[in-house]
Amino acid sequence: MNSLVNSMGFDKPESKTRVVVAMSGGVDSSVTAALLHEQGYDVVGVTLQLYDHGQAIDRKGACCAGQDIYDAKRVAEEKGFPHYVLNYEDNFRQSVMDDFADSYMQGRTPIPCVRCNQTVKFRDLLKVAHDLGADCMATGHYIQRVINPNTGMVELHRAVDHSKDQSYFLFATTQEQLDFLRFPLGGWTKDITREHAERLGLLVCDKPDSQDICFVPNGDYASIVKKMREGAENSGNIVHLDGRIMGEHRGVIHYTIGQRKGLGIGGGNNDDNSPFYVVRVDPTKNEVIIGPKEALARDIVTIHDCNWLGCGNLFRSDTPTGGVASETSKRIQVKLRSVSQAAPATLTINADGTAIITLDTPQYGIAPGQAAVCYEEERVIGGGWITKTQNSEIPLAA
RNA sequence: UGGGGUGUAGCCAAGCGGUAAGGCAGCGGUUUUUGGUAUCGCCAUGCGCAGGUUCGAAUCCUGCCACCCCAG
Repeated sequence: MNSLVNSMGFDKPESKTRVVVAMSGGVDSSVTAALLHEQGYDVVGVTLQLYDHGQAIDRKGACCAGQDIYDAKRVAEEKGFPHYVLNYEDNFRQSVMDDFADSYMQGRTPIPCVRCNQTVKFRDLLKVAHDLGADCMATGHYIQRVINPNTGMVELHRAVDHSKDQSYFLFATTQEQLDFLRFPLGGWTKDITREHAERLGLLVCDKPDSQDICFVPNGDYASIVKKMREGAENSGNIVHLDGRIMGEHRGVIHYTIGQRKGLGIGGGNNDDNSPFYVVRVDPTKNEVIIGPKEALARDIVTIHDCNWLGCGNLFRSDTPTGGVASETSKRIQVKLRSVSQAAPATLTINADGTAIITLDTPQYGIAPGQAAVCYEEERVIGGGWITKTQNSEIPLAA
């Protein structure tokens, strides 16, 4: 190890190392920026204005609008490093909000946070960082960038604090982006971050953790989709798998696979009064299909738009002559939702860029539009967007 | 109109003389940088209505009402 290499991995003094920090106005990114500045780096804070000021001004725990932009700016001013606010409203609307609305209209369940990381933050903001002459860009994400001592390759690993780990939201980070990114908080717990926020005297140290979708007030995502898309609340039938019409829904955007609450269907509709769950959403027929919990069990998941971190070649044993990638399988752990244990599975990457994940044991409520993120122990090896789920026991079921 | 059956929360439903189970739905909290799941809590001074018997009635008796089924 070269003793001259600084904590960002550069063979030069901190003061000569320019780090652009993506600042949301929250505790984590504020600590990241202030800490790097304290360590002597040439810190430049950048905050993106992502959506309308007015509607978000009183929201606590949001990011990137109104008060949060002001908070980020004040942290930078107090610490004495430059800070820029970039208006990305159009960009954000195109890359994140449109996809969000379209997904719900098509009966899928989007993850805007991943889209945002994938586009606005790690594609567009990263370019800005390059343009500003930065050596790297740092964020306040709880995730680790690890250099493999054997291969020398940069890897993405889960945060030390699994309860705060954000790897699920960052699976689409490319190898190229990862080379340029830094995540100083990945080895910490939230408590440590807050201690540093207090020690550094940051005014944001008591801000609550963000939750919910940042551009959706009060958790009412449907109201946003309704504003953005005609016919979002066209009512239709709630239909049981056996064909019975069980009720009326308020627009398919209100429902997601695996959902139990909000169906409004009372007792007496089956033998044991067990609850109903959304099994499928059919936007063309404008129907929400429901059934018992068992009908949700799925163990085969198809994903597309995959991103594989540095180990795509591990699966591709290209034939010496044809050069066509053949299918090979690999044991992995997979997360099909942000809050859940990674489950054992087998991953098969296809030549066409899709992949199949076969779970050892079925899971309930896997929804198209969500992400499947694959791990090898602590390492994030990538993932993709869920397009289709099946049950190997019932091959013909949708 | 005869004969039979049933009336307990928004829905399904237990209870069979001792002071109203459970489930579904709903509402609220927890969890959570997506949605959902999960989990915890709340949810009938009252059992179709009116009398009666009893120390005590959703439970027994009487009358009335409503709905369902079978006859016509």
